[in-house]
Amino acid sequence: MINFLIVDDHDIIQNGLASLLKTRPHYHVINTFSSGEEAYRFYSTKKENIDIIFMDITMAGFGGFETTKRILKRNPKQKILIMSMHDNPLFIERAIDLGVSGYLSKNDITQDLFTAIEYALNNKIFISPSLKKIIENKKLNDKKIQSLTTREIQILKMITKGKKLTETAEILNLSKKTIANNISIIKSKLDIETDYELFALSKTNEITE
Amino acid sequence: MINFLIVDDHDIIQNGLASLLKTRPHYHVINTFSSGEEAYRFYSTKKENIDIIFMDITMAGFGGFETTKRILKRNPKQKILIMSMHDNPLFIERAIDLGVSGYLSKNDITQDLFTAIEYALNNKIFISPSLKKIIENKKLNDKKIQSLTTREIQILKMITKGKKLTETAEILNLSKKTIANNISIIKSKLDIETDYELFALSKTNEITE
DNA sequence: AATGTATTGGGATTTTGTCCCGATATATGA
DNA sequence: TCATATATCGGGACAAAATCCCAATACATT
Repeated sequence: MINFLIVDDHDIIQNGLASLLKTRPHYHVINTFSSGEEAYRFYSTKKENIDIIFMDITMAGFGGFETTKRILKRNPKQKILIMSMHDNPLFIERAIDLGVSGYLSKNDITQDLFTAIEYALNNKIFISPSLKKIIENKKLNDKKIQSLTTREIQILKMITKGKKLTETAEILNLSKKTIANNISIIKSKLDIETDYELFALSKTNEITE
Repeated sequence: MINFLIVDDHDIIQNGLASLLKTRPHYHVINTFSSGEEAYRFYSTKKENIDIIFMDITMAGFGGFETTKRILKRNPKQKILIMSMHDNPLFIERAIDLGVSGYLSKNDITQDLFTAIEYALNNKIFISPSLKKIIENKKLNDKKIQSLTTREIQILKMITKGKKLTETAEILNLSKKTIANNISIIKSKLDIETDYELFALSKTNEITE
């Protein structure tokens, strides 16, 4: 018998996931919650063994990350599978860092669900294949971004926020020349030619703050 | 008694939506399908009255648009509610053009579901509030874009695809000067100052082709 | 024939971008 | 402590791109 909790504030996902799981006779959904608070409260006083927790990220109150963090602090071996609408690499990486057992895109949860559960039960981490590509690409860019100095990153942020070169120079109290030179270097470090590529990269890697 | 069909290739959504609907006693889910083909085949030979069809957009085979088109061709009065992960204004507008009764973002389907059904039954069109804003903004930009001449649009497309000014001039066999002047005019027509804004606008309005 | 709009670019000037180089400052390791 | 590495800041010299104003041509509409 494998026991599940579901934490997701979308009824549709709650119900849908529950009925998917119920198709397997030895799977048992102990409880469903639509907020992290409820889920954590239940978890803290639970009597039963819980094998896997399905967790959404974007919920009101303390969201999926905070809830995950608290649960894992209490029990580092707890298997938690993240489900998210947002195929945002930052979310995925953060979740992995926290120590979750998998990250499922809601887009293809159906295909991945049972595999992810198997992985989790065997102490492996499962990530939806579609998300893996996204992460790989982001990692490549991250490496490039890491070769930027702090000044360069600061300038990159201003530019990709929409600030003009001259404006940026004024704000940072630097010469236009310096800004121009920096931008050139940034582009070459990022293997980028045009402004549009720069904007695109800043989107996916969220250079904004 | 209100009768529903569900067409969505995600089991989770299928199951979840079905159980949400079942919370209302006079609602009845006649059938669920995971492809447009199946759904259309069933619809063509149906005996019962079907009040509302829930339709996903991105499905293998002929997707939600094609299926919707065929069903509405057969019965223009059929109420169809689109559910989509993609809050893409183009999708929404296309769906409305086809004559659907509503467009629900899967993100907030729970809050909107029953309202949307009421609207549909009263021959009104419901669109998730979060999506409405997106559409409004896009319409504004569309108006501005419509003020561009064919040449201007052509140049805009090249630039937002990442082409450099000089490159564009060569491809179109025009002087750099002409391209530069055109870009300036494009920006002023679009009320845009920076490249960054131009980039952002071209994303949301999908100036690419 | 006249008016409107689209298209194309020159002139003049300003802003950005590129590449190379030199001056400081601040580590960091030998 | 001295040497070397890296970061930061900008000038020089051009090249590319953008801005604003204006003029010639073409074509369609009234």
